[in-house]
Amino acid sequence: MSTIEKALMLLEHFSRERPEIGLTEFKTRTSIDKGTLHRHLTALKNSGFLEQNYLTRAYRLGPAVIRLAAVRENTVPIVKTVKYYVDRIADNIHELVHAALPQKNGMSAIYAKDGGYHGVRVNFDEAEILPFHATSSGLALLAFHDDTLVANVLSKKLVSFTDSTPTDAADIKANLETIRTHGFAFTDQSYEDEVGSVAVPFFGVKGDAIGTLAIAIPVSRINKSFHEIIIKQLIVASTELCRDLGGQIPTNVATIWAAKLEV
Amino acid sequence: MSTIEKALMLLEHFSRERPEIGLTEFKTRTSIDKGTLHRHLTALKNSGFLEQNYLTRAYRLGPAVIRLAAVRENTVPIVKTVKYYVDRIADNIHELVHAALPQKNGMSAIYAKDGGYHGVRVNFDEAEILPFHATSSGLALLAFHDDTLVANVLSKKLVSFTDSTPTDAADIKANLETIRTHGFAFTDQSYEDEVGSVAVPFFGVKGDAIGTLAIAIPVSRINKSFHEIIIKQLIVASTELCRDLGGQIPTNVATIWAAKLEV
DNA sequence: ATTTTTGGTTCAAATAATGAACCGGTGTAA
DNA sequence: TTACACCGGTTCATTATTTGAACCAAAAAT
Repeated sequence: MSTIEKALMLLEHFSRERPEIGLTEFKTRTSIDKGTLHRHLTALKNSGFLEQNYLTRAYRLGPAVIRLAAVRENTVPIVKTVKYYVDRIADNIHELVHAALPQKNGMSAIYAKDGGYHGVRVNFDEAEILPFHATSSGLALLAFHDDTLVANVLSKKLVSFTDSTPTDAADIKANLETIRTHGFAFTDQSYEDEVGSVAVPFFGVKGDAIGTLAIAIPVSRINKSFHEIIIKQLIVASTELCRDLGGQIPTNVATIWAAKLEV
Repeated sequence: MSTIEKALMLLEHFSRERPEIGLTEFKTRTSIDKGTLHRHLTALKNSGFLEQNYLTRAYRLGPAVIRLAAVRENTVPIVKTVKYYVDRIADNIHELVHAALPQKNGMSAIYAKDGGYHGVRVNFDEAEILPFHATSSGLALLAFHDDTLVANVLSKKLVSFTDSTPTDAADIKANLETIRTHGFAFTDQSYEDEVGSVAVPFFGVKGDAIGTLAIAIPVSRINKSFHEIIIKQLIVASTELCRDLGGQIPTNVATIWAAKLEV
């Protein structure tokens, strides 16, 4: 792996829960030599990707990322486009809806909206990394993305989050096959207790999954008819979203989805 | 310079005007070897910082920056905080107001609002890089930032944008001294013809300038009393902004500003 | 007062970056 | 049809950078 990639991997450690990381904490988290770490962090700092807390000397993300995100959103306005559909679904079904994009180690929510109707709400953090194997977003993406990503994810240790988290690679592979035939993914308390979720992918120009639309619901509120409604909403939204983004829905998926909507 | 910094410098070439850049175009823009370039671009792509246009093979910014910006904004909510004050000033004076943060080669606007009152509006691009030496934002930051940045900026070639762009290092140094005694910076058509601008810095915990609030106005609308009003607005907003961000206004600046407000 | 922990630095050894030449595909003009 | 130019991408010997164990100084913790 190139030095560049090694350095950029350091940025993956920052999150809402861990916004500042010191040199020694980095060392324990990565088992990279302290000297090397310091040089990499300094390089990232010089480039504006990190800055240091003046008092604690801990590192946090720097202002360069703000500009880049603005340019990116101007180039490919995914966030803005996705927002419209997430809001619409949330208004219709009054549950927590989110859209996520794949990152290296999982899905990252780029926008979320709580329907705001029910009292019990699913706790949800933007900028949190949602593991591929334990969330409907992750599974929906894996199922319709290229196989190298699947192989890559399954080759690593599959962390368990609840009693229901699937950690067997073969089980997951079989599940991905099911997801492909159904056209959507769902999970039952595999990431968080008492929370189920449903997700559909949306597609890029090559017909590859580039992101997902998903809904998280307390299991107590899930039943068959509601499930049906949710899936229809997601399918319709994803179809329109693909159109907006210039993406192409693979013909087999389009067929499956069309059948789902007719029921 | 480290390989990491060299690679990250490539990201600076992306902007609203140039959202996609091909390998050969990068070569002409940077005079880095094609082989090296390709390896760097591939590393950035593998890390999610770039992605490739499927058809043209040109590179554009990738999804990783979106997540990072979300985490950054969650850590240091500058954009959100700044928005309030920019909106307020824009509503009061009905001119184009913006806030900017320093990047490597100039200031980058993070939020802007047009007052929307007058017919003639200044053209303004978010995510554009505003050169330090030719804009009031840039000069306001230089004047209250550490001297190494000033030396760095003045050591490079000072590009001319209009007939009034200052390109002499000594002139600029003298101007920075003036800015320090006045507590604000202004320019007269030094970046764009027919446009003048006024800017004040805002400060971080160390009392160093970490960004600027600025106003751009068609020169035809500038007069002495309006100038006074603008400066007062900017000073008040910056003072409150520093409080919100936990920043510290250097005592000498605080004194100058207090005097300005009493007039 | 002493030990531990922190961020940060050094320099010879190990490794990765570099770049001139090369490859193959595409579009284009003779 | 052929020839040429231009594109993105690859190769591999040379070269320069990265690496990491040991070290340093300062700040916390004991």
